Amino acid sequence: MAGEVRQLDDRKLAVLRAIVQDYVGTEEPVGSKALVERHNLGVSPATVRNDMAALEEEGYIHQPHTSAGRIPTDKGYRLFVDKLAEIKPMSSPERRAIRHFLDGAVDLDDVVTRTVRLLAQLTRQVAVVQYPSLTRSTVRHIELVALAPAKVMLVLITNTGRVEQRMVDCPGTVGETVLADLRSRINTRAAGQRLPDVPGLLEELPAAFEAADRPTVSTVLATLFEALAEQNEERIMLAGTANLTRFGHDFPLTIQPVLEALEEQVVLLRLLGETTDAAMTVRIGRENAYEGLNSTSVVSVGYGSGDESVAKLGVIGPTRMDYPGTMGAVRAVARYVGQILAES
Amino acid sequence: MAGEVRQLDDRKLAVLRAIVQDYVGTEEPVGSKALVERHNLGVSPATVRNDMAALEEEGYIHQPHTSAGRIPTDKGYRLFVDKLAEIKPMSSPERRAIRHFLDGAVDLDDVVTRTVRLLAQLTRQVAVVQYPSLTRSTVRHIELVALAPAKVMLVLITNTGRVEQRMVDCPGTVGETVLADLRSRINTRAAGQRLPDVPGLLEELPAAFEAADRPTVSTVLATLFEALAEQNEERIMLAGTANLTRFGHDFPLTIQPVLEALEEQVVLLRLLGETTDAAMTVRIGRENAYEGLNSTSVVSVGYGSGDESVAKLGVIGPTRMDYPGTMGAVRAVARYVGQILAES
DNA sequence: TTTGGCACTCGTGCGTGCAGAGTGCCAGGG
DNA sequence: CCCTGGCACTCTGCACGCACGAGTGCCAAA
Repeated sequence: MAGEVRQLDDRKLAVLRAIVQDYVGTEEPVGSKALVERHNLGVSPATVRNDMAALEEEGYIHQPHTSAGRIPTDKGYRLFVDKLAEIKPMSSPERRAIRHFLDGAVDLDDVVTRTVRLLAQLTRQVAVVQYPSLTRSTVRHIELVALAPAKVMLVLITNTGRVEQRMVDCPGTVGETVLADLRSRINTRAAGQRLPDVPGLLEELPAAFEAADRPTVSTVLATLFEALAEQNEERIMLAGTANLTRFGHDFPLTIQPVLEALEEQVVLLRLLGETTDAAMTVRIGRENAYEGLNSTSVVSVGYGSGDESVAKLGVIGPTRMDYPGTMGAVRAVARYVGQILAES
Repeated sequence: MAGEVRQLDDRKLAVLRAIVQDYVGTEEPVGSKALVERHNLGVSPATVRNDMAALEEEGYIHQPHTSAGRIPTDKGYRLFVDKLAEIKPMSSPERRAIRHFLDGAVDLDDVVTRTVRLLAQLTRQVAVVQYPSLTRSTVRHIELVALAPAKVMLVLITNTGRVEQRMVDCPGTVGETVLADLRSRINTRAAGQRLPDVPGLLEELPAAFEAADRPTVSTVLATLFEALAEQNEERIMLAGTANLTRFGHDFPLTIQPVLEALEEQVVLLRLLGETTDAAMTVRIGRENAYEGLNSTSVVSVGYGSGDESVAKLGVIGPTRMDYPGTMGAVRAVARYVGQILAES
């Protein structure tokens, strides 16, 4: 009857869970006998073997050679993460440590640096933190400064504390009054607005000026729009690469492509980009688009000041990682960073 | 007679040079026979053996085990670099490639990023580039912006294109006229001056204001001085860590401490700090203060816009590196970066 | 001072053999 | 129908021994 089938399935899942846990701990293929000894499943090794055969049939585990223990496959880890594991909450000393470590930060750079280090240390893996991205943040202030008769400096400050600066070469001399007028008009319209919305709001601004000044106004605005749009500037901070050395003993092969991937900001950005905004995302092994990261997993999540995510952070480690613990650390750090950003 | 002694010494040096060159090429201990075959020293292996024994006696080379070939010691490399090697100039296609690669840069960040990548690629090692440091650069402009009645934003722009930004909480409401006055006074005095000199020039500024405004002025100045002094902000950019995997097969042991060192900006800064300004510096093996870098060498040199060095850059690689080539690449890149900075 | 010869030392690679771990399958019991 | 104990089989890892080659140091002769 149905109850029996479920009973069976439940045990298989328990076996899979046990395999994942043991393998993550020991880094060695795990056999039936060791399994029943370490976890008290109430059955004999032989029974476990049958279950293992079934699990292997379904592609959740795999044995490196005949008559070695089993290793979880990407699919096995996936099932584990989706159904069998719960995010492990941080202990309260850990939470206190996180808070303490992040509280000393003085500016945005410092927040990001501290965060990425903390995350690397907590998870003992490679940590990645994206700077709060321009597109989701809002304008706090835009400043125009005349540096020379036809040279204006434009400074854009966002609510996340980020500062972008551009030089503008104007077509002609710029009067201080025009500049002041432009500055105040820009700020009344743009302040508090999301960056991508700003160009639309300023579109008709040149019309408010005398014909002689319009080229200048347009030039300044063009530069501003460029700065607003510049996705390039999505910076990323990295830490904990030394933790890669703990991975395996089959080293250079594993570590080299990973290091190469980590040097490519583009790859990292795309990696984090795949994170669905609010929820934690786990990409396991070959689920990662980038080839060099085929034997690693990426755990990432959005963070932000307030309830909205302005950027992402995460951890990159071997597929055989402690998923519950890593996810717990990532979630906790993301939350605290969000709080810090909201406070400042 | 003296001539004979010199003759002998010359040959020993030639042997040392040959050993270094071969070992750098093959990464394997080099024996007497292979040596006479590959370089045409006009003598027999036995003679070379005698010379090798003498070189070993003096501590320039060393054998891993009895009856293996010899490998150079740190002292041997040192002699090689000081007396036996000449910096290898870049070929003209290489020079063109460097120029082409760097010419596309749009701002300071971009220059540094491109430089570090280029250097890593040219030398196939780990490259390090320090941002032009604040202390040596001059003030281009200082801007003050009122964000709220008692909140002022201070922006410091240097001649190297760097932007520092600080929030200032003032003791009381700040009038726009006072702010404008302060702004213009600061700029007339500070513009074009070297950062460390600025505090001295602004010292007596509060006296020029009415008593009521002096606290505000002092607060703003204090923050400005802090920003000027903040050596912390000496940033460093890194690239080419993946090249570490080429080092040896004795891996994790070598690579781990190096990766750890590379994550510590402080260590890197001190490393570059040891560079004597103009001349190229080579630190070999244990000459490096930091323990984790005991089996690496650091080649570094200052670079700058104009004839003065504003920051440093360099390469970190195994002691068994191609010194002439590496030094050539480092020198060439430093020169071109200097030119780029001077142009912009 | 250089050279050729010779004995010696060691590290490396390879084949063998053995122990251990783990599996798959099968027949019996609940 | 599912679980269990037993059994034969396979494969890895490791230790051992051996021969080989590379390289040395020393010595006597040119």
